[in-house]
Amino acid sequence: MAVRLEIESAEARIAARRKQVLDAAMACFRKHGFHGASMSEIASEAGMSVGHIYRYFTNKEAVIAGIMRRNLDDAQSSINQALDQAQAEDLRAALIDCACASLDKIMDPDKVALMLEVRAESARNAKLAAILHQADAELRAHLRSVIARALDGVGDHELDMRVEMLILVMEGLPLRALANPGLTCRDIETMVRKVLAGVLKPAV
Amino acid sequence: MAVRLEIESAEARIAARRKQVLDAAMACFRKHGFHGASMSEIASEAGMSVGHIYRYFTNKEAVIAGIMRRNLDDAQSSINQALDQAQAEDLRAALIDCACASLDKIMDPDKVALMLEVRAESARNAKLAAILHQADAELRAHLRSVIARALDGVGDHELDMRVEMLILVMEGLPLRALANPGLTCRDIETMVRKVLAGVLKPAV
Amino acid sequence: MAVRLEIESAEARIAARRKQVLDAAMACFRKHGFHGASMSEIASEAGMSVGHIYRYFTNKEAVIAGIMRRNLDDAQSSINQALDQAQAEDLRAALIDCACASLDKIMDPDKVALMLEVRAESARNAKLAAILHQADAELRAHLRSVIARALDGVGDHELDMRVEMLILVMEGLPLRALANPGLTCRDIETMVRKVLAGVLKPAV
Amino acid sequence: MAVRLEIESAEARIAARRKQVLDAAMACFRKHGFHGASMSEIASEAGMSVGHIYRYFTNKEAVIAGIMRRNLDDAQSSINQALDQAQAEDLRAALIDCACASLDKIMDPDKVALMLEVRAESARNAKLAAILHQADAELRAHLRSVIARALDGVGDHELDMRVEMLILVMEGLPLRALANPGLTCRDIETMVRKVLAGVLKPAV
DNA sequence: GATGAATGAGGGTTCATTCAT
DNA sequence: AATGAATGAACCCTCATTCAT
Repeated sequence: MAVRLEIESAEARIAARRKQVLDAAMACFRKHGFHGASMSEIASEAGMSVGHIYRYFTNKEAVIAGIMRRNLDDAQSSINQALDQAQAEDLRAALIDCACASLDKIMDPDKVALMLEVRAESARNAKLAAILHQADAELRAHLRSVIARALDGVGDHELDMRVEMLILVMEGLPLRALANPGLTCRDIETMVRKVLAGVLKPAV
Repeated sequence: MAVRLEIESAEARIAARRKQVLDAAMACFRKHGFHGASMSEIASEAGMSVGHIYRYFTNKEAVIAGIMRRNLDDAQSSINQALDQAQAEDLRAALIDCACASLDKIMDPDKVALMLEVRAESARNAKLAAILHQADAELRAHLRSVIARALDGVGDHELDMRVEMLILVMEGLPLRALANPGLTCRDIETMVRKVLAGVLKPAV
Repeated sequence: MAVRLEIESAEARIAARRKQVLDAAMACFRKHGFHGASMSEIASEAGMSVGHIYRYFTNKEAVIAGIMRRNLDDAQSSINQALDQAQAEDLRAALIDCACASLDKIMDPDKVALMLEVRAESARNAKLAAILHQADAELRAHLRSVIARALDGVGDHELDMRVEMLILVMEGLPLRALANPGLTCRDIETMVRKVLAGVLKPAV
Repeated sequence: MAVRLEIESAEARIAARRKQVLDAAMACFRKHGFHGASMSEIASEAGMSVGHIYRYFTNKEAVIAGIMRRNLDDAQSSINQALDQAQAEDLRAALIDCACASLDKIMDPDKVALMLEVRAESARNAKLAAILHQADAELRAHLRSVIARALDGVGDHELDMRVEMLILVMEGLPLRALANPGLTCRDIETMVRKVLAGVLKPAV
């Protein structure tokens, strides 16, 4: 039992250290991008020595991968959380409200920068692409299961398409906000509401 | 006249050299990103010496900016071209067809990678952001003028929103294709047709 | 106490490294000048890697500044030392003797080369000029306080002028030795003695 | 005869071109030093192409050497000119006045920078040192012949020493002005007058 | 005579990574 | 476990020099 506890605490310590590094890396990557942030910058932000990071991550690339996974997981879990709160009665309206409520989080410029970094990197790095694919698949699956309840009688493939459209809009918005600084929050919310109304429209 | 010709050919040579560099840079940036690609890599891809690039571009940043502008201009002009071909009669259907026709171009993985790079970099570099903003504004203006014909009686602001939605979808698609490799071309076209039908729906 | 010792030894190590770099830089600068000497040359002379120098100096300019300050400090302290040894009785003769005794040091071709480098660089670099100005001010102040004792009743401004004259001669000599290789040590000493006799002549 | 003229005009053209380059180089060297000024900068200042400079100077070093020689010659000739104007009656006073009159020229910061550059470079480069030595020898010879008239009955060696002292002061002054920005023009002139009075004092 | 396009070695500097402590 | 000194390859960029025109 003692051994078990030690092992557990050792694992917990490792996990804590990894989290410490990832937190610091996220902050640095947001500020300067994957390539702009240096390992020593991350180390100093994490309050540990440069060399020590290499105990927990083989590479800078591994740190990036770690960030990517966590970033995607965070997005997913925050979506999940929001979705699960949506009450059954008038599920459609609840889903739209929850999408709008999460807009602030989604459009946070820091997060957008990191999201783009992640995508750009994935377009070039197969390992990172795999992570992205998996996280995206999980997100789609969950979204699908939630939406399915609101879209009784909609076919499987059609359901997939609706999910795609929903994600497309939520992911495309930050791109638009970046390219068109004149876009106001009100405009964005209006757009979201309109599109989602279409996406969540029951089968005819 | 001889002088005139010489000047013209000199300018043409400069333009040719710049294009030579930009072509090489584009290839390198696609493969390794803005920061991953080195000037010497670009030089060797362009078939010229490192130092010589600096005759035509003050900076690596200037090369990036050049790529960005050209990339955005290309996108814009290919859109413009497609739009202008859309015939007046049943303009809506023509616009949708033309959007679908340009899907191949838009989804080209190389272009997507570069587009993401552009966006990611713009999120951190004000100079590049300015280029993006201007190109986007021009695109919106043109799109607006074309769509306006198909949407008689739609208010100004509503028109802006429709344009935004249209671009959002066309820009969001590559993101989705990157994240969800299971998405088929047919699916994508179906989605585009459905959303654009909504976006181009006449005012009630 | 252990901590204290560690800190002390850490600081000592840093100081030792800085000295190591400065020694190497001095040798290189003497041979090739501030601009002719490369960081990698300095690194290899110092027996360390290029990158490591940057742990102790932010810049090549910082290395130059370090050399400058040390060079000026050395000159000053060796002057101070000599001056302070001059006994009170017949202070004038003692001062002149001490000036002559330091001639060897002053005329060392290596030091002359470095001194000229320092001056030439200061003529164009405000930061380095500031270092030069401060070191020179300190030197003048000290010289003044010493000479004052030998020149009772000489007015303040006149005292300043005498100090200026004294330094002018001591600094001008190496220039002359450089331009006129026929100048012998004896000649130089004769000149120094004659001029200083004039400079240290009591007020009438 | 025609051939002779052509040759002469060819030589004149070459000389003119060389002067054109040297003028430009002087301006650039003053501004940025020998190493800071680039050949293309010099070329553009000279209003000719980079490659063309190499028709008249084998090297950048050759340009530097050319500048050095001309710089020294200029100094010398301006001194000579001033000296020769000094009238016979009360030659001493005339010499002192003429030294003071040339102070402005001597202390011109641009010239000082170049002079120091020349000296620093000479301390490292034997070829340049040789130029310096010869120019200095000529200067001393001329100065000697002029001063000799004012110092009847002064021994040969003593005459040399006086010349040395005179040059030392005139060359040391700019160094002092550089190191001590508080030094006023009046102070400098006072110093010059006092020292030269001593240097030109007749033999006892 | 004159140009300036072209080269490529070398400049200062940064940074991921290692390893002795 | 933890440090941070140390490395050196690679970065972006400059510039003396050459040569086809």
